[in-house]
Amino acid sequence: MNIQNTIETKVKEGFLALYTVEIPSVEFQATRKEFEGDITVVVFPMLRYKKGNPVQIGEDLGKYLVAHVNEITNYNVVKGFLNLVIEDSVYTNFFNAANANADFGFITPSANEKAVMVEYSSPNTNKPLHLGHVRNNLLGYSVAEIIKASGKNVYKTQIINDRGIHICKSMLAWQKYGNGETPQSTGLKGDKLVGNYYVKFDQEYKKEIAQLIAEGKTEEEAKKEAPLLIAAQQMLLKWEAGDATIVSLWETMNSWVYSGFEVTYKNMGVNFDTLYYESNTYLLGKDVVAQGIEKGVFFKKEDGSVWCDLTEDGLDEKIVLRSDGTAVYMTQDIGTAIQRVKDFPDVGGMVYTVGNEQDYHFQVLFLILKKLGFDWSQQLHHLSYGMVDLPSGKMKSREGTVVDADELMLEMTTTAKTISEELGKLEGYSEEEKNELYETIGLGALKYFILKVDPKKRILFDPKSSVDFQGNTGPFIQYTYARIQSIIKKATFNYSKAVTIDLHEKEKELLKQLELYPDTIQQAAANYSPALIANYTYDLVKEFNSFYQNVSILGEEDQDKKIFRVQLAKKVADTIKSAFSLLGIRVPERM
RNA sequence: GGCCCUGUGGCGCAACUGGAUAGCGCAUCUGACUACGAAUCAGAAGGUUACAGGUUCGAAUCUUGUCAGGGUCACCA
Repeated sequence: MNIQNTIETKVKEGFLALYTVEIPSVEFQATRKEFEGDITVVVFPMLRYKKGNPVQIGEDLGKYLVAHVNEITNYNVVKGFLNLVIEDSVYTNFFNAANANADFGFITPSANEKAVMVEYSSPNTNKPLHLGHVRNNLLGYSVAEIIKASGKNVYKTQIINDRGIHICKSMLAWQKYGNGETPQSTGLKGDKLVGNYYVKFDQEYKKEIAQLIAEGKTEEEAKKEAPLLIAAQQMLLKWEAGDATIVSLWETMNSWVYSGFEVTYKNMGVNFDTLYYESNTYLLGKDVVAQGIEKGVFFKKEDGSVWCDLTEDGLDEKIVLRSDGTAVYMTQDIGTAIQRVKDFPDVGGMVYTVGNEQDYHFQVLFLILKKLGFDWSQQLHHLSYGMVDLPSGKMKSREGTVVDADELMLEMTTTAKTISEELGKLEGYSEEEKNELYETIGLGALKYFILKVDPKKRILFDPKSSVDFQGNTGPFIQYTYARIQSIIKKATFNYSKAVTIDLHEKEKELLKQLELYPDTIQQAAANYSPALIANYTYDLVKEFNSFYQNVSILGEEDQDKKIFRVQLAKKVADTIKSAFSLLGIRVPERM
């Protein structure tokens, strides 16, 4: 039983004893640093149950608690805040328990716990990944790891958008202008090569439009009638009909893209447990729609199209099947969700990592699934995140105004290298070790930069003013980790025994921060927010650095204190490593 | 226009979900390496939380309205 629960029970008990009034709950907060004390009971909410002067009530409760709870050694009241001083042993006991637990903060899922499927990335296979995908991937991966740590089984997945008119555009352009180029013949990454043809299509298409307009067509007519577009549409029809040469071309070009993506994912450090391809799922959902009509969830219009009436829920009518009987995006998403639960029967909920421009889509999707009566529909969450904008505005693949994911990661690594070489602390490291380190630091900076921001907020990314390596950054936290490793290497005596000591003020503060870790993971999981983990880690590191500056570890003469401090430093390092693993950030032994 | 998201020192972010005098980092100014690693630490300066009402012991947080920025309202995905 932790101290807060003990106090809660005793406060209720004391309240009853003092005023013969029951209170349902007690509100706590950490005592602010300018006051004496460790835990604060907020008196104000109690006034609802017992009118009176909050300061007086605080005094009464304070006396009662000191008398009835051994661990409370003193108290003071400021306005309506009752500050309680907690005995050191409470904190050293906590530490000894936490220190014995290698998975401190993590909860292992129980066998019958429902799993969560986290979808992220889900790129189109006609162009390379860019900065927007980077935010998506980092968020999705991290949230998956956090949910896992919070005590649930997780499947990471993505739905690969491998078919459709945009894919045909790249294919067509390659056919017409490619001269048989391959990744091997050009030395280009496959996704880059295919992306070039997507751009090429757009350029040629625009020329055709201009030509048609010069011949007297309106812009709208020209856009619809351009031969290239018509050819692409025909190609899509052939693909759907299973035309052998088209399908073969499609397979070839997609395989180029996949091998390119694989490299990018590997560098980014993300992974997936299972994959879904749109070419396999785009026909799903049609039979569900038929069943939905019978259930009265959907209705058919005169032209044969099928709709869902959501006006009673404050939304519009939404189409779920075209008049020609073909599926739309929504149909497919309904079918895919159902398919996933069939494939993985232990899945009890899903998280969709998709940009906020699709907020409405997911609102509708979840509502339809609810109307169809799936119990897991209550456990669906759209992890919606803000766009990443450049100073020049939105990124547009076709116009080449994107920040490429591979290039960005490379730049970050190069910057890390430059800084490291200036500082020159890596004597004895091999080239290979150095390069790995630069990557750890560079990507750490990038990932932390993106993940520390609340997902809902948009990010303005200026490639010119590079990502920081000082202050509230990934490298700052990595540096603290490396520094602790250096201490541990020098601590050549046996420091394994559990000790109980009188705590230095800085030690106590650090222990309080450490104690917050398990709850922070739960909060981050409940809120789908890696930012909470990032901010927690930063606070922990700041607290440690302050401790480090004020208290000598290896120079301490009292043997038990010295042991405790080494253990404490090591536990902080382990927690940094653990928290950063939830963000997908590695941690260096030296830097 | 309807609906949704965002607005916090010059810039980038926090605020334990309604609690104390709104914290932190960049940038600016002062100090600290013959010290366990200065990618660090200690300090100064910088705010009417976009604006105006409301709810209550108490509001950056909830509510109404206004303003600004973004998104979305396809038989596209």
